[in-house]
Amino acid sequence: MQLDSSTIEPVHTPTLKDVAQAAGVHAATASRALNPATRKLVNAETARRVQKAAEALHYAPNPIARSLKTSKSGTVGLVIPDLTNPLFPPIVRGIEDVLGPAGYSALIVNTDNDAARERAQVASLLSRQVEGLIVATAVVEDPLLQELHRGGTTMVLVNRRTDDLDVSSVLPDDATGIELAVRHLSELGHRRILHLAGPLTTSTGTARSVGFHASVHSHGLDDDPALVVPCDHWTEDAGAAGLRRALDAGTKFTAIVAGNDLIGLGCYDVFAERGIDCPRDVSVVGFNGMPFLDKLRPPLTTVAVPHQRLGAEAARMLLEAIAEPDRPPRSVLLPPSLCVRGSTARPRPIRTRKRAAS
Amino acid sequence: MQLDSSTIEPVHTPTLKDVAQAAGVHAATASRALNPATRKLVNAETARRVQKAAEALHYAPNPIARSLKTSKSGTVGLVIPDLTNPLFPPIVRGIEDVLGPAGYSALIVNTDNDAARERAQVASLLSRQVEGLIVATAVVEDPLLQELHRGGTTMVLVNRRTDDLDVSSVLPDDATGIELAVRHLSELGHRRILHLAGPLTTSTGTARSVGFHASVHSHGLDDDPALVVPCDHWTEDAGAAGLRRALDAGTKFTAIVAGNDLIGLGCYDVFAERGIDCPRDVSVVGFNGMPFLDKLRPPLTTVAVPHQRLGAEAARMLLEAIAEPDRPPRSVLLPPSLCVRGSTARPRPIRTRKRAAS
DNA sequence: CGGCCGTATGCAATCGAATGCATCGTACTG
DNA sequence: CAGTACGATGCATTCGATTGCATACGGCCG
Repeated sequence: MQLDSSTIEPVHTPTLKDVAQAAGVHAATASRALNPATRKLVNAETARRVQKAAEALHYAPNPIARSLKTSKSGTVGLVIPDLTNPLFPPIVRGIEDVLGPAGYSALIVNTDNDAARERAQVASLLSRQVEGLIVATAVVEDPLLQELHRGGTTMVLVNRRTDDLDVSSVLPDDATGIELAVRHLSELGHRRILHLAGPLTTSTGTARSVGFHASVHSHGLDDDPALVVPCDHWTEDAGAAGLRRALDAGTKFTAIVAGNDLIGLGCYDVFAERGIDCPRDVSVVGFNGMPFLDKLRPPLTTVAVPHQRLGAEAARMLLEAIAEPDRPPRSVLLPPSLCVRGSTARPRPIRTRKRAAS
Repeated sequence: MQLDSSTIEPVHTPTLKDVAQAAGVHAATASRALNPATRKLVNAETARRVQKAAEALHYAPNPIARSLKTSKSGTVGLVIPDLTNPLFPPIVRGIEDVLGPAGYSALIVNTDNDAARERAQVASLLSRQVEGLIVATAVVEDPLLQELHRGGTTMVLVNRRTDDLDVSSVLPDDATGIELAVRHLSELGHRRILHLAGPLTTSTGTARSVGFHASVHSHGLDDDPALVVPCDHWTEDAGAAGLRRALDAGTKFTAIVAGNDLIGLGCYDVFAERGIDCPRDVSVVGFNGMPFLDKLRPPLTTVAVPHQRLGAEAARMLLEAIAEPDRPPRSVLLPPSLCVRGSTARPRPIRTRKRAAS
């Protein structure tokens, strides 16, 4: 328990020069000895000595100095709409799990779906010398991404893509996911299914919409234009508003395929409002598989997307693109899976009468 | 629509020297002109000229070069257990909302509650020259934090604190929150309340536990040691396990105060398992106010904590500490509020018989 | 009219690591 | 044995911005 008597001096972090001095060599030699890529340039014995010295001094290279010289910052930018949307944390986790071991870190910005804010945030990332961007905010028509691409920014789109831009992307297989949902409902006996589509300004919105049409067709279900209602945002409120619109217009249906889970949750609010019993009166399927859906009233059937893998894959692709800038862009679709819970059931037989009446 | 005929050269990002040249001054002068703190050293007219030039060239200072010289990285580290825990995204949002406008960015790491991983992650943050740390993983006995503190690392604890360490912190007022919960249940008529405490290795776990005792006392409720069951983790599984233990031990109670929402959710699983009707048989109160609790079956009554404000406040304090390292540490408690929903109700009259019988 | 002062600016070193080039010594080859 | 080639290491510059110090110039006072 005796006090440490070492002098209290500011713990001068050791620099490469200190290591070199300790090992009795020049800083340049130390640098080469420590860098696996250049290690073969120095005598094995010397290299060992330098490494020993580095270890003894607890030397850690200053990434800032290194960045300045190599113009590689070891950071990538992560552009998401809003971290508090439960969709994104798993994606971020997946990204960080890949980036970390590779020696990279992620700088995260939230755009709040505001184009101006997004522009400013991206500018700030770029000024911080990120080596690439992972973008989760792409919209179908995205001038910002076009500019960045022209400017040569390395990037990968995740979760959503943009039209007319030859950039790598990692997306859920929306068409397959919707097909899973529609088939499930069709097998339960539903024939009139309402699709509360996400914003058609996003690729996921359109892809799921298109997938919905295709599936409705292939299963021979009622194909009524009134059965597709686009929502303005991927939110509960927008979902609720969309459903109210459909109900108020008198559209008849026995099941809902929601553009995503939040839109599906919005339906729950309307059910409560209007005394609709789910799944007795109406079935609902969500999309994404966000957490705690199994605790809902009723537990929400959903199309589960492997978000963490989405993020991990995007990070891997970005690292590839950084390492080999000339590699052609690549797009991968990750398969979703249907997760059946309590919000879907057979339609009430009564409904068949209504169809005759309409 | 004519093509831009400018030569296609790699967009050489303009440097300070370029700006200086354009303005006909030396780089040093340009630097001073652009920096508000040193601007008064240069002729107003010259300064204007430099600023014009900078703007014309779209000059943006290279933060890496600046960091190297000033040894300020403009980044802070954010140490959290797991971003996919819904508790943390709002905190992170709050932090970033404060950091961004101040010109700082956050580097986020996930520790998965693994001490070794945490150590490695923190080391990586430090090697990246973060100027400070916001730590959400503190435990009561935390050697890592003690080391860091001794080493002079600037930091702020958020959500949890650690014992015997004079470091700033921003916490929810756990005692008040628990008091809100207990009072609510007491007013409904509950007399035997089970507390499923979080891990007592965390300050929140103990603070809520202590608060629980105090409140039970002050309301004159049954104070049975069997009515406090600590859970190993802040998770659904641990909560479920804790409740099963209490049930299996034959402990009688009509209400549960869960250490947090996830522990509360774990109770729902056990209710389903054992055919317990909430709130008819047992009431539950959660803690934190995570999203979508209102969609549960039944909607979970909870003590809502202003997490985004927690994060924002922590970020503000960290920036202060960075700016004035000698400022004494400060701790703030943010008041939670009770959010009453469907998981709490009057106890069944039958219960009163049981009390007589016990 | 000379010295001094303050203002405005330039010069050069610095932060720490990476790297092209020069240098030195040794060993091998013809 | 001379010449060369190569392995190992040192030297010096570079990345871009910041900053202490030196310098130049103009005006003012004694």
